[in-house]
Amino acid sequence: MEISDIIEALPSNCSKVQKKSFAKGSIITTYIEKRKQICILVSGKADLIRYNLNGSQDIIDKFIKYNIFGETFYPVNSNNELVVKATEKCEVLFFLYDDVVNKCKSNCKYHSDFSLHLSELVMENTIHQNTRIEVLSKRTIRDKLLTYFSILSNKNYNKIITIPYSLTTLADYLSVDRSAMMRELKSLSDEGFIIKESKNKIKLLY
Amino acid sequence: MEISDIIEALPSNCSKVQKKSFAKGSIITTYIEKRKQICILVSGKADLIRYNLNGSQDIIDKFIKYNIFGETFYPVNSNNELVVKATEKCEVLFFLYDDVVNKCKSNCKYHSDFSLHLSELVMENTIHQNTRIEVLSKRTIRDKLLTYFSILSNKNYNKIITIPYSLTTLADYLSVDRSAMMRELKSLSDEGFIIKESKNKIKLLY
DNA sequence: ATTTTTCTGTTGCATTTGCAACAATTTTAT
DNA sequence: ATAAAATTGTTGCAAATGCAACAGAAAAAT
Repeated sequence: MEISDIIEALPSNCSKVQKKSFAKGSIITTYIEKRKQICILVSGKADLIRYNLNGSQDIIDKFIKYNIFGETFYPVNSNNELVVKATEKCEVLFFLYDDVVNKCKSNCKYHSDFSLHLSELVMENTIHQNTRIEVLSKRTIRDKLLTYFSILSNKNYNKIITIPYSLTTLADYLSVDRSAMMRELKSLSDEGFIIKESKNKIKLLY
Repeated sequence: MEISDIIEALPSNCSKVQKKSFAKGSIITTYIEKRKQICILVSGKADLIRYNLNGSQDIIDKFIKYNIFGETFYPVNSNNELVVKATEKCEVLFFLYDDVVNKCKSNCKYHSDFSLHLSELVMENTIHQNTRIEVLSKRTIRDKLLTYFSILSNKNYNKIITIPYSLTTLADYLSVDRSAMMRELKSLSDEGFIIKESKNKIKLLY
């Protein structure tokens, strides 16, 4: 049984799990300390946004199909509010960690498959996070770019990579100033490390 | 049943899980693509080290009691070798993801408890990673320090925090130059944001 | 008890980065 | 079809950062 089958099999199978739809721009959930909510994006795209006390906001994560999110995965932090916002039309599964892992155990047929696949989703999420950490832990913009490009290239066994974001969003993902990143991208091109094939297609020469 | 109970209950309960001991300085495991090994540190401390092709090495993660690691959680990356090295005497549980999640299901009593708690460990690991991402995604050393300190402070409900590393290691964790970090620590102190109570005890005034 | 190693603290200097600002292009909405 | 919004591309300049190097303190090993 595939993850997609489990997820597409509607929560009608399990009373503890709810499915809801969201229009673009609407708030999917707010992270509330200790509630231990878990959400799975069934379709669409969403951003995890941090609203700081001074009014500024950062996009700290981006979610796509079958990504998992919720306060269960986040450190305690009363200094700022974490909110997930639909960047396009979304469908989302909601449940509480404790309901799925402890209680529903015997009653619900759907359940045991579900919790198995839950750990699979969480592990995939972990890989995604480790990728980000690997990139962010590089000290220069150049190294961040090269590391990110290498990971994309290795994943697809292809020296020509397609950046899945806009360059503006990529700068956010790498946590660097966009103009500084553009400058570095130009240097990499000038020095013969990469060739820009189109707006977000790049050929690696290293 | 607590995680610690499950882990301390030796793998004698489950033929798929092995427990081994390691002396300080020895190699616990090397990340091998597609094997999907999972390791749990039962006691001791260990570092995840990346050996780059040019010969340099980075400490990219630090593991303590009940931390979970292994290639299962890492992105494909043929450009460098990932190795886990004991920084002190260690005991480690080893198993393969597929053995635990798919196969051993019916035969082994120990197993169902174990896989439940596995997801708990993975989730704790996720929180740990998100903490690191939150810190690394800050653009200045000052913001990295303040964010890291806030998270420590919130976790312990205390304005006086104890950095669990040496300052050298903290600089690694934050992925910044150590001397630049020291300089910033001094500025924070001079400007009245923090008071250094002792070598790694800091009182937050913000 | 003494040596060796690791860690802390500091500084000058070159380089990198972020910031601000703007025009040109592309995409999206009406 | 046109207006509005978002993205790309670029630059000067100030500020932050990394690098190198060194001395003193503390911790670990012998």
